[in-house]
Amino acid sequence: MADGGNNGDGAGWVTMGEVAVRAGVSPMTVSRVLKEPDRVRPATRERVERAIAELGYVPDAAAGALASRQSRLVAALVSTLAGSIFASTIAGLGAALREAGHELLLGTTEYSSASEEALLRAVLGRRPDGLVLSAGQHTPAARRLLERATRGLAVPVVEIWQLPERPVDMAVGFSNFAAGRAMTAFLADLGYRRIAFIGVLGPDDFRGKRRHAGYVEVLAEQGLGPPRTFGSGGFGGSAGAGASVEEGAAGLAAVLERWPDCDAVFCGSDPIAFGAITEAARRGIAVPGDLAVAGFGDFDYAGDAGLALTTVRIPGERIGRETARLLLERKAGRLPEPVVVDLGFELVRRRTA
Amino acid sequence: MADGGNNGDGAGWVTMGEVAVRAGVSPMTVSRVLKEPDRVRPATRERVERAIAELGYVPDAAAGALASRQSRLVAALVSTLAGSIFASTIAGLGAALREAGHELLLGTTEYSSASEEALLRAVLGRRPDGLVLSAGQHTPAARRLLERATRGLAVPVVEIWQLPERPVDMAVGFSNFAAGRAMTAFLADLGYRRIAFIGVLGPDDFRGKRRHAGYVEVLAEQGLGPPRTFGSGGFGGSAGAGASVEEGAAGLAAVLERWPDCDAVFCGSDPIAFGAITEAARRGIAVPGDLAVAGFGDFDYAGDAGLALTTVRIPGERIGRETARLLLERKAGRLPEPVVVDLGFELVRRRTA
DNA sequence: GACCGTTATGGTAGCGCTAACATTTGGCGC
DNA sequence: GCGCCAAATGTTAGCGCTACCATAACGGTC
Repeated sequence: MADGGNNGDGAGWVTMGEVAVRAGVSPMTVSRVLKEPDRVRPATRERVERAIAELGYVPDAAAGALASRQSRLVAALVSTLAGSIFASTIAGLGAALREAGHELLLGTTEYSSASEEALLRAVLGRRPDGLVLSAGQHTPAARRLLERATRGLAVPVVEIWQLPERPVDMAVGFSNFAAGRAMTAFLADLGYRRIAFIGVLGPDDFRGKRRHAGYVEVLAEQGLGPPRTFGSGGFGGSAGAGASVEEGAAGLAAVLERWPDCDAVFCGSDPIAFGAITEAARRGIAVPGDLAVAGFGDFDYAGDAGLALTTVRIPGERIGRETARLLLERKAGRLPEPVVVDLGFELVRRRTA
Repeated sequence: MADGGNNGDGAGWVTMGEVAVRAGVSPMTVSRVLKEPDRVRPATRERVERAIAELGYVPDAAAGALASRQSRLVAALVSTLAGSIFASTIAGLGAALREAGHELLLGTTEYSSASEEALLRAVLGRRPDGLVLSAGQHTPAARRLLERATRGLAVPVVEIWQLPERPVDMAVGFSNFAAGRAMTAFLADLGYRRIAFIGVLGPDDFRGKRRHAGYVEVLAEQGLGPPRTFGSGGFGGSAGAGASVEEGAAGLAAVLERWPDCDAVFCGSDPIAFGAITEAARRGIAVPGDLAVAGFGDFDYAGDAGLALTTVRIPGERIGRETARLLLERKAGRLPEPVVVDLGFELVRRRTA
């Protein structure tokens, strides 16, 4: 048998071969101790485990991936980490994945759809065992890459934070439309009659538009007059929160100028609601006395000790964990069918409406 | 020449061999087109590029890593993504890395130091070309792994958001001590004399403790009496922001009970300041009229349209980009020495102090 | 003790790529 | 045209691991 690897140069990682030599077994047995311990006799296993510990051996995942044809890597592509919209989902996804021996490869597009293809190529180069997508839109080139990965090859894809009518593969999220409806109906039930909507309704924000559509529908159903919508065309609902706060303040100003009789505002996101509340305070408008404000997302600062914002809570972390579960199930060969999981949402009434 | 790879099964990725066959060159030439295009004659290069495009070839990074012994992966281990403390740093790091053809592998410990070793093992298994660490503390086992990776092997490490006296390798951040001093001195200059501190001073929060130390020192220097510190022992300064807000509210209540004459509060983080301001509002205490409040971090909601919080701004994204630069420089063989980069901070005066 | 069916272990080959060297090609001076 | 040097391309040999199959060891049966 060879010497087990890179002796001498001192700067290399310990290899499985070296562990094998030390334990007096073949590399194959070391591999089995790592992956199927039950198939190795306890005495042998202990010897190998001791060698692993003594040498500080850490298996090379790239080599393992090459040989086994599975990377144990799941790539998540989100528009941004800022604003903590996806942060809990990513955290849940990562934790659940790690428990199952997989790793999370994170890519953020930061709204540059030009770089989306580059990101996707880079990520596909790692041959991920699964793909998690938050964006709805893709460039044609990116779309083609995705197609190839999903159809021709067997890379499972999960779209999150929405329930597309025609999912690429699987989806975990909630109905933004239903959530928009629910909050609007809730405000109406509370007796508010002149409900405005402030949101970001730019071309990228598929989700925000769905929420707005829900708002519009309830207004029509309940005869609450035409929509009073202020929508900027900026970045998606997950835009840098700072920008959203500005928009909320500016949005409320615009709304009050155009419809001074408003008694409630439904904001497309919590940061927007925060900006609106700040602007209201600046103008001496009492919330909820003169004006009710509702948000969307139940972000970190919305709680009772802070804003006390009435909002819609999204089970962000559960979306992450469920996504991981789906991916793992699919990989294990169970769950051959595409699935769409609706995790719902929750109305949280606090003090602003 | 062989057939170039996995013909027939239809479910595999295109390999370099297949591209080579299509372009009528050897695999090596394809490899060169990808990595050193200048060393390939333009005519040949174009042929290869066309073949790549037609086949939708995406190189297998794991195989490349194995052969070249560089993974082009940088692992970042942060305590959490929540609260958006590190979000901008991670975003900047990821963007800068991607521009240089590297990828970001993200690991969050979520405060479970028990799982820290597992995380580190998983991450080291990918043979990262660099390691970015946000935490100060490590378990003994994790520390040993780190040692081995850093010393024996040549994995560069960058510690961020602080300037350790004895860095493991490199560091990019700012002096939390100096920042604590600066804000306290700033409040003193403004005429506040009875300045309290609310923060999380648990065992993990090295950074928060440094800020507090700066506060204490300025108080002593300027004869402002003994520190009026309320410190909970909870999670680190980057804990879930929701929890921090609660702490800020509870903290202010505790401070006012013990030292009713306070005229200013320096909060160890912006979420804490937010909670404190909310609590002040609840009690009818005018900010900054009756009580000045300062935060730390300049988080997304601190701006003028929102809280208008006086705070300390940390160049989060620049920390990320600078970290990437250091890692890449080191990898390129330049920059053989350990470096500590102080990116400083900035006092932002808004309306709460 | 020869037989068998397990169960435990080892040998061989190769995953897709690239470093290092070998070879070919092309351009140019004389 | 020949020789020569550089540039362009090809060949060989693994990187560290795991799938697959072969062999060896074991424990019981008659």
